[in-house]
Amino acid sequence: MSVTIYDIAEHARVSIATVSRVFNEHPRVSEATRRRVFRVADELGYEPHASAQSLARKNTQIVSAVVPMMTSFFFMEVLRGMQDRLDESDHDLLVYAARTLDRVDGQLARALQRGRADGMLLASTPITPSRARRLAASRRPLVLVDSYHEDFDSVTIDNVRGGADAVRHLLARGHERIGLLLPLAESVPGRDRLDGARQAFREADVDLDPQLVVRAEWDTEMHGFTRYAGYRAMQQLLALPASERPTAVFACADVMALGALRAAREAGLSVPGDLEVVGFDDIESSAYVGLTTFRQPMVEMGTLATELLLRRMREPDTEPSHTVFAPRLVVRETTGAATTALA
Amino acid sequence: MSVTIYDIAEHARVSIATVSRVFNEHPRVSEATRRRVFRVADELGYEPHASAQSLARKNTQIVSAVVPMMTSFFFMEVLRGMQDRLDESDHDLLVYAARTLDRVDGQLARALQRGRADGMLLASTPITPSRARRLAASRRPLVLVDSYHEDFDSVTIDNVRGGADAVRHLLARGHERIGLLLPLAESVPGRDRLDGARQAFREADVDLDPQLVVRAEWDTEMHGFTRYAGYRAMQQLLALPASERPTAVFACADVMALGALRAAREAGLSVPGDLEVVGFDDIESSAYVGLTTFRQPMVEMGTLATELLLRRMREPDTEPSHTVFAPRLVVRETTGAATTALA
DNA sequence: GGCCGCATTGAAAGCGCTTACACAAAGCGC
DNA sequence: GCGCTTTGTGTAAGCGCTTTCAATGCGGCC
Repeated sequence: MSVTIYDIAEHARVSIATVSRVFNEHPRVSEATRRRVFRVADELGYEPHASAQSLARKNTQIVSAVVPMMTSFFFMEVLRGMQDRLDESDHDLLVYAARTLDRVDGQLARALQRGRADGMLLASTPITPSRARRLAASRRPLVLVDSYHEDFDSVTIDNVRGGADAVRHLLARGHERIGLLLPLAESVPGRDRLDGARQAFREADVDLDPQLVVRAEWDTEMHGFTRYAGYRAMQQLLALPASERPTAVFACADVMALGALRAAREAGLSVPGDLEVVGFDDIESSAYVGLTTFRQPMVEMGTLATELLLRRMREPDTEPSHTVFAPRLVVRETTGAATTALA
Repeated sequence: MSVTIYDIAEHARVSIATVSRVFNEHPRVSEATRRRVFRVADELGYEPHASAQSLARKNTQIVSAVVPMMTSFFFMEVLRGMQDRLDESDHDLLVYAARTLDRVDGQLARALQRGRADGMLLASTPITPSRARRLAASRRPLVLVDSYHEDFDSVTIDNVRGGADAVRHLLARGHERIGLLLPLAESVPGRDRLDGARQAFREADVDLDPQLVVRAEWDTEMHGFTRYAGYRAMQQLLALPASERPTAVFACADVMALGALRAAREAGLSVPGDLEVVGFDDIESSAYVGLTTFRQPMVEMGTLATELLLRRMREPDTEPSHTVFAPRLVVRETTGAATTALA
């Protein structure tokens, strides 16, 4: 019922091969028939059939993205970057969003189905040995975003450095009792940021009071990356005797920092007067509430990852590349900056 | 190089037809061969080729979603709802995100390509006559989310009622000088909310001072649905002589309300002391800043729209259905509620 | 023993497109 | 005018799967 190249061929009195050539911009088609075919195609309202093209060409012009939606803002921005790049090169984007981390494997399996997508972007997913094996076995072009494995292209952010810089920033502002709000130990970025923080403490020869390190054991299916987790973790710190409380806090994610701010506010503390706070990510709300944080160039990460993927699709046998972005400190009110303008 | 049913057929000493039957759970296959085929398929690591299946079956098991990313939170939530429903029924989701409204038509065209998706979800996109024609001509199952057209299934929210309720809420709190922060006139939800607001004023026999109605002429490519637009619009209201200023404001979207709050804060006004504010949407930040607003059941809208789409894909010739959700008022601090708990 | 009906399987024709190969016609230099 | 390349087009063989139709073999029945 819908128009095929056969219909066009018939009306334009050429073979289907010629029709196909016209649409594929094959050089050896006479101007006259080109015109005729286009005109007929137009009249008939022809549109190529994507699946048929895929089957014949052995590629789909589709890229899939597997993304745990833990921090929706991060996800959105990365996605936006991907779309931007994909739009330019006529690829479509198949999204496999996993609500929680344990659903990632299911989505991964679907994304890996043969003949669905030509390449895959995998975001914020720890690459366990078993996943690595599965991914490698699929022999499908793949780029990791916000996670790392030596065998695959990756685009990440320097979390160790971010963690260290966060603590350095607070130390420089005169704090010694610095609280750390951490996600679950499973979180690789969380671990790295903690490592960085530890390193900064050592450098400065400041002791890190274990009491001040709180792991968010709430909302575990999100690895603790939620407001509520940050809120509860902060409450735990605020429950300490006044003299032992932190004077500043580094939260491993902005969502947690927002929860922490809330807890502080409810406890009657003024920020930055009584407590200074640093987050990580620079999500949308952060500028709004004046949270000092580390900016992750999310859109760029998405764009670059896509760029790398497209390249790898062209040249599958190059060595994996690893790009590491530096998180950029954005100082705002929660660590004493004057009110910043709303861009 | 990759495994096909031919390989399995050969190893299992059956015909490809039988292999296909086994995978499609055809009833008339002997238990013995079923087992054998599965075993061989397992050993060889067979996975069906999606494009080939699509071509032969004349369907793709793919649904596409065209979404302007204007309010990323809204988008995310709707998407989440869609994914949830799609996961259950083994469909994949192709996302065409448009950065700005004028890019929607391009994405629409791509989404409509024959053989790409079996159905389409179209969010937050005004259905102009020309779009309606194009969509109808494509004869593709389609459900609108957050926009309306009589010819297509739709899932929307009652914006007129929301606008009215917002104003009623403020009137009930004793305000008479109520400011209205509107997006561009092109925005259909914006128009509807304004209509509702007008209606509420009439009912209460209160005159609406035209000075207090501000259309956000900033960030026009987002129809004014941004913080900055709300911020500037609010500044405009605050520039009025003190006696003529509003004592309360209804912003047509939470993002605008947030900008407005910011402007108020910078002007030294306390909220809700000097100014009360009502938004619309209930985005993530709203609970955090204590913004009174109207909740849109975004996830449910996504889920329901998908449900309707799947139904329409099964039964294409039923009458279009139109579901209208009621926006639910959530009273928070910006209109005087006590501090609410962080859920 | 012959016939029927059923369960199981295979052969083959698509689905709509791309592309290798073949071939005719046209252009070129000599 | 000859062989040569170049240009334009058609034929047909896939791509990997589904599905119709027909064939086979089997037990059961009279």
